[in-house]
Amino acid sequence: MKKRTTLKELAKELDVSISTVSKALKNSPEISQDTIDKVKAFAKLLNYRPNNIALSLKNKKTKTIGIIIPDIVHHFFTKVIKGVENYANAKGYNVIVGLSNESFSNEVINMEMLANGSIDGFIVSMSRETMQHQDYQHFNETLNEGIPLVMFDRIVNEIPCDKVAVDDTKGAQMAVKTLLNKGAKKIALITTKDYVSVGRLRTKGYIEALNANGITPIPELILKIDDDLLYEDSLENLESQIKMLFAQHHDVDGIFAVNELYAVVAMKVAKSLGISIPEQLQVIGFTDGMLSKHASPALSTVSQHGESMGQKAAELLIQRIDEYTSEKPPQPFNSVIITTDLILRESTK
Amino acid sequence: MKKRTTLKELAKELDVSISTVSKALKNSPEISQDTIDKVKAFAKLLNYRPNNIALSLKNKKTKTIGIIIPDIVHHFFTKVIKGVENYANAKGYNVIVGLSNESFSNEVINMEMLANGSIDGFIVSMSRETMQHQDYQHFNETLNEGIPLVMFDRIVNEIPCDKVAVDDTKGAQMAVKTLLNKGAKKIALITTKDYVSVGRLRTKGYIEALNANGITPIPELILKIDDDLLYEDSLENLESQIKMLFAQHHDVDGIFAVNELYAVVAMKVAKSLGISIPEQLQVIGFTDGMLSKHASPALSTVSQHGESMGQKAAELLIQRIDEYTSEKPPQPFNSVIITTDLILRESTK
DNA sequence: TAACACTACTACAACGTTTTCGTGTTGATA
DNA sequence: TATCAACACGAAAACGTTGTAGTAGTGTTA
Repeated sequence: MKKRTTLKELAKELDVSISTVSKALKNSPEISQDTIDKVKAFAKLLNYRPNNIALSLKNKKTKTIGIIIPDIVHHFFTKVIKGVENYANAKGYNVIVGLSNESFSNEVINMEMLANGSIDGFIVSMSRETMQHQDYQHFNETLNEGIPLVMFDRIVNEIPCDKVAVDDTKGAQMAVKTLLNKGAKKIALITTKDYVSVGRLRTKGYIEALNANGITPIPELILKIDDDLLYEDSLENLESQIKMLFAQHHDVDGIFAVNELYAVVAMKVAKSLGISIPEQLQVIGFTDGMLSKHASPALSTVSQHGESMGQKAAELLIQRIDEYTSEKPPQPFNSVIITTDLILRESTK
Repeated sequence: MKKRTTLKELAKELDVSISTVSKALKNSPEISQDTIDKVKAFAKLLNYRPNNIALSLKNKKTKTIGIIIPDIVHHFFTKVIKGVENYANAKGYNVIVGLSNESFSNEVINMEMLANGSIDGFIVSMSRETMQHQDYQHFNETLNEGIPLVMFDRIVNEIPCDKVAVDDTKGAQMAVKTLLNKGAKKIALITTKDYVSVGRLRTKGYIEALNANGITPIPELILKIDDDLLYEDSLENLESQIKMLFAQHHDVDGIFAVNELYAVVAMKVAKSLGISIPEQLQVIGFTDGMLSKHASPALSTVSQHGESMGQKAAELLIQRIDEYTSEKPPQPFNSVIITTDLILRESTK
């Protein structure tokens, strides 16, 4: 088990000073070509590579960014991470991932663990609990300590930072409008509770699209699901609510769901009730993940371009990091909207 | 934009030495209760928190582990990360994620970026290219530098390190045996090219199960898919191959696929051909992801328990890190097998 | 030959900690 | 009243770098 080679060791072996070694490796004009060659050869031989930690300490920057997300077993977040990684790596940054598991305290703990100098900046999507509590102190503290922060997807106005969001409202509008254009008369909505910002915004889009077409939204057609523990359990609850919806309103001929899982479950229930898709019922979801692509019928959905979001978030963050360290005058915060696309597949006519 | 508070600043303000501050914060008996109280109060006031980087440099450990995976937009790997995170966080470690995108050079670059002292150890699942090239030099170099390494899922004997694997062969055997028990007579296999270790092992299980039941495997029933760019394109290729299979062998009544996507696509093709599942055709996949759960019919599948794998990998790695730093006698390498479970759903009788 | 400019190096501080080894006061003991 | 613990604290080295500020030794110039 070899130890890592250091400048000191190289210096001792070559009988020169540490500074000389350091400079030689950097092709400093102060050092003779002779010594440069010798040092480099020896460094290669011993497989020398500079210690990153020492550099971080000296330069006061770690070339690492932290991304805090509510859940990693989730297609959208995974796409975002990919976008962040790609951009960050290209810029020489590493990415350290923290999972809040939708819990406020985990989010705080994770951020504190990283804010001790381990990272140069954060990219964050809030946990559900944080949205409920509306407690954003940890974000503001982080910002006060001079650590830049970029929020994405689950965003809130109270925090003065760069933001990358999806045009949730417009995306939803477009989906519902498309449903209407394709002949749907009575469109139900499956959404989340209102404290989930994206759910609220998509709900808004649904309502606006209906209003714009002279239709008054019917509260009974709006299912607000409490998605605690959604991804493992509580699907039965969702199913039974959808069943009730169909029972009470046989003439529902369109469904817009704020995520792909809700949409797929809705299709499943409909099929079990003998309702044919898209003939009798058209469905559009949100998020273009595995489920949408491979459901049968394949789901028409609103694509959020998660990878672009991640990329943009990383770009904003690194820009901000550069600004902080170069003592440039502070720029106003950006709010970037990533536009959605409607992907039509088999669940619509 | 405040700067981070350091011991030096606290010391100056309180008019004591840096050592005193450091010791006071650690409740050293050398320091009077009076000073301890004063220092702590002031530290709290200025929101002092020790600089992790400085600690890392001093302690020669970063409390960070690196996980290198081929792809993050993938349910299984995502589960593994979750398992790693959970265990690692509980032990005070952070997790830094590197994506190889199935590329050899990316894998090498990523590992080199992190091996410069940024992490205490690696958890790795090889890229497809690495498996093809069979070039494991970067792993061996890492090990030689004294950085522990745990491999999972995509494993190879040539590398002397701890390993966490799935009992691919047994899992496949069990799946095929179950298909046979449930009345299937002619079972096809959809697998990967042989250089993908897990594909090869699962294929082995398929063949063994058939042999054990006195059935001679028919090469034509084994589809070896080249999954370059699988997750975005080249699905048509897969579909057409499956179509051809059905065309040439109308009496195929069982399919075992080495991942859930292949299985779901197979079901889709079958349905389009009017083949009813599970009556005429029974299907079992591998990996219990979103697709399996929400396909229709819901897919029977072999669950790999990705989260347990991640947890175990993290456990082995941290154990090894402790061993390295405590100068204990080296323990032999572990090879842990995580047993699979067969989850029966609607795609089998 | 004294002043000067290069050349090719070395010493040292600094980044923020921890920890070992002092050291100056006390108060008690012989 | 010397001696000696005990107490409470400080100085300095170390982790591995980088960069600034020297500094020998050489050769050129006036």
